[in-house]
Amino acid sequence: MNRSSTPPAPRVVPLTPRGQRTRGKLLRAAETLFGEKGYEHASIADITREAEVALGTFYVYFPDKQSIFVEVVDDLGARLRRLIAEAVAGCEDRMAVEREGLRTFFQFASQQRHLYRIVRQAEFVDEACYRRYYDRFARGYVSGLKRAMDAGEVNRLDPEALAYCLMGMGDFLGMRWVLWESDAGLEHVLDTAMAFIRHGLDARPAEAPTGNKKKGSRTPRGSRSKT
Amino acid sequence: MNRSSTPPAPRVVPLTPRGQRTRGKLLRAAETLFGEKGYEHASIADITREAEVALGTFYVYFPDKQSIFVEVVDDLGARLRRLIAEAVAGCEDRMAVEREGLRTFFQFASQQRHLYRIVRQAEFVDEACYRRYYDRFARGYVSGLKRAMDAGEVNRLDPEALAYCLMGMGDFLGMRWVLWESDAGLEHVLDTAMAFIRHGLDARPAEAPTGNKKKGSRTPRGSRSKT
Amino acid sequence: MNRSSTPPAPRVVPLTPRGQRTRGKLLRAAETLFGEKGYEHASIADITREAEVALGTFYVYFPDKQSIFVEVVDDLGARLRRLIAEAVAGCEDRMAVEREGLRTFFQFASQQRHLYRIVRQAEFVDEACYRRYYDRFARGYVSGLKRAMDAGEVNRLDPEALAYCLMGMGDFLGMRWVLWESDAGLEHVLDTAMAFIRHGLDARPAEAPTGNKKKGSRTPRGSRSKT
Amino acid sequence: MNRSSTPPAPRVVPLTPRGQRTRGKLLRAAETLFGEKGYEHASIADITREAEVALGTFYVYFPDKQSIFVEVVDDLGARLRRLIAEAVAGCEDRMAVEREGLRTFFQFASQQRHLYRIVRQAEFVDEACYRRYYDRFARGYVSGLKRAMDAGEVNRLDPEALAYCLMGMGDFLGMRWVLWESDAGLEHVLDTAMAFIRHGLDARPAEAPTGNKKKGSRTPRGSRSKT
DNA sequence: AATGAATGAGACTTCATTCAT
DNA sequence: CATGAATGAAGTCTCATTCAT
Repeated sequence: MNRSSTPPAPRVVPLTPRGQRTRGKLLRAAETLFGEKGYEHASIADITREAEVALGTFYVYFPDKQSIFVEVVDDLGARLRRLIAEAVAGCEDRMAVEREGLRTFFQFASQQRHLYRIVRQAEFVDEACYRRYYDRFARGYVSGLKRAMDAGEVNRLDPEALAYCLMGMGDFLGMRWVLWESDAGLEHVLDTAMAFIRHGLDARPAEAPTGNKKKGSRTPRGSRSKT
Repeated sequence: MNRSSTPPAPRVVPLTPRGQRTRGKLLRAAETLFGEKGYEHASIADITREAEVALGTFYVYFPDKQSIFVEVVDDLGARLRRLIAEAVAGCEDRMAVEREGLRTFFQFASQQRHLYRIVRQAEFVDEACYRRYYDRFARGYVSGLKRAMDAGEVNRLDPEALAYCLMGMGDFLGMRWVLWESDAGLEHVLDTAMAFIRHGLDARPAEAPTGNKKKGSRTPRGSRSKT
Repeated sequence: MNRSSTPPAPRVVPLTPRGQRTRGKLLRAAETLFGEKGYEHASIADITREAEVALGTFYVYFPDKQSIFVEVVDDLGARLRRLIAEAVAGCEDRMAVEREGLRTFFQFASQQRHLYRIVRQAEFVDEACYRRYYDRFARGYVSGLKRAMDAGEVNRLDPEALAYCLMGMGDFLGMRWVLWESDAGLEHVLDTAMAFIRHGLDARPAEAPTGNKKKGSRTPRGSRSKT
Repeated sequence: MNRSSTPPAPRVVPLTPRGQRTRGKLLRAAETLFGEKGYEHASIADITREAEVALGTFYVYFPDKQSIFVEVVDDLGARLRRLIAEAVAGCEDRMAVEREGLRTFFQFASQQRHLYRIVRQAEFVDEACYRRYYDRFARGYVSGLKRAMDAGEVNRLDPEALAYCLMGMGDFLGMRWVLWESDAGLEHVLDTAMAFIRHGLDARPAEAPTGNKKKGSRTPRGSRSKT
């Protein structure tokens, strides 16, 4: 189980337009079914039935079940990243980027409610594909954060760690308020998240419990170097 | 065909000490195997082999595979929560609680490397159990955060949203630096996380790009009310 | 499957009254469960659960599942035969015996709705027991019919063949109007059956279609139109 | 766990001639094995072995064991009804129909010695199928009897009740003299049955116990003595 | 390019029976 | 007498994959 390898996949690129169409139908059907029933419980027969092609046709386009799954996950990630990139294109500062990114992610998850089920399954089907999914998002965060740090716009901290912090937040908030609670109170949660991203818990240093709550006393900006 | 009356109803609590021991062996074996191979690929036969009992013995104690899985997940969550509770018992302020909590979680995940695989599978095996797992952690966060807010120790924001932010961060950092990278650079990541939790990205308001980086200008403490 | 032997069964006769009670509970539970779920689907565990004794206790009183089943069937037959014998004891002629016998059988089948299920299963569990069940009834019919024939009360025909005719009729009528239709219209069916038993279809000989009804003496055609 | 959509839906009607052949082989094998070992003891593996196909092939054509059983029973009933219909086609009167029908049934039961085992099992496998089996025969009886009654050929009684009387007789006689005793004395039994059908027990009314047992009154006793 | 019949390993689950206590 | 834990063979059903057409 769980072959962690993923060699670039000798994708059978069909030549005829008819083949292209069939292949596309299979991919769409697979996405639907992996989302509905999970990888293990979605059978090839389910997929071909949904795609309205014969069982054997599957193996004309994909060498095995794992391959189509990996392609579905990769596609899903690519689509989401493209959407986010477009959404944040016009943002003026990092906070706006964060907010738009989050909002776009929530929207996507809300429309493609199977997103979570599919991505999470990847961990058990093809670990490389799973890591790749998050790595690619992280890369986007890292470059964006670095730019913002260089611009003195945000605190200078390890950008990759921050990337995983931000992804984790988004992931869990989406799980809780999009997937589980179907968007109720989502805007308020977004505000909370933005406040948190902007200032964290804004806690006073524990080592100075003298009560002097004056803002001035707060950790001086410069101290954050370290990274 | 005619199935009207009582379901088999396996012994949930064994009556004899011998039974208790066997049941425990099965639970431990199941945890190991669900962690190693995942729910779908760990067979009952695998579990009984690992537990060194006969195949049929499984069904003396559990009605089916799902049941033992749910019990494993609930146990795992309970153990982790107890560990964390003990670890943060002596902490003086919220930041210390966060740091100790995170550290304890990373430690646990590092020792029980199957933690992630098991909990993530829960989503596909028994969704209620999966939600329960996070809900219980969230509840702990919420009560702790409320207390800290009341003490004026941290920013007042929606505590449940914060709970999911903090859990998501911990979860993703652990996945990246404990699970994937085996603890390398973990301390540094912990520091970053703590800095983020304390001050977020510490971003200047976008609407005041005047460049005056003096601390004083930062969002005044009181403003955070909102929630 | 279906061992057709049935050596007199070395019935374990328990000595203590307590044992008697336990054995009786098991027999009653077995009858209930064989009736409800059928022989194959009623497990020993079901039976002991119903009897409120431990699983192992079963094997104190019965060597195996088949044995208790055979005893249940034999008991059931004996009870029914005793009831019928009592019911027809006061009957003055054979027709009255037939009517009372049928009525008693229908009553019993209506109260012990599992009767059919149990007896029919016997064919597949222990054929000897199955045949014995009908043979014993047949013996009663045969001796009664012979007596009636000797008394010139009924037509002289092969009594064993008649016995199976009469049993078959009773069995099928009971199946149709007691088991399937729960006693609705049962009295009317009983009347029809009695008319059939008394005169059959009352058909004219085919070989004399000349219309000359000289036997005319016989029960006039129109007279019994009840239906 | 997540089982929401389409059930597998096996090919009920195979699309290719090859499939037709395989399906037929399975049906024939199933009939043989259900007859030999009974429903519960005939395994799918037994059936596919007999049919000389792989185990999995079974599930290409039937969703489960019960389905093929029901089809076997329905087929068996249809074949028998067709045979009887053909056999009685040329009969001139109702008595001839009864005799030919019985004879044909005995012949069929003698050749297909598994008939009883299969039909009786149906009660436990699929009750609807069991009832259907007898209902369809009953329907034939009913329409035939009605016609004969209208023609003044036989006594007018409730035809459905008569149908079950006649079926029960045939069934039990066949069980006793075809199944258990393998046709010995069958002709004689047929004669007895016909005499019974024609005149029943030919009993004098009980309400006329005047003691005058002289034949003189009703149908002359001696006339039909054959036994 | 497309089809669908065929395969068989392997999964989960049941249950009559044994046995130590 | 009574208990209940333990056993393992056997059964039903699933499904990824192959292959002849």
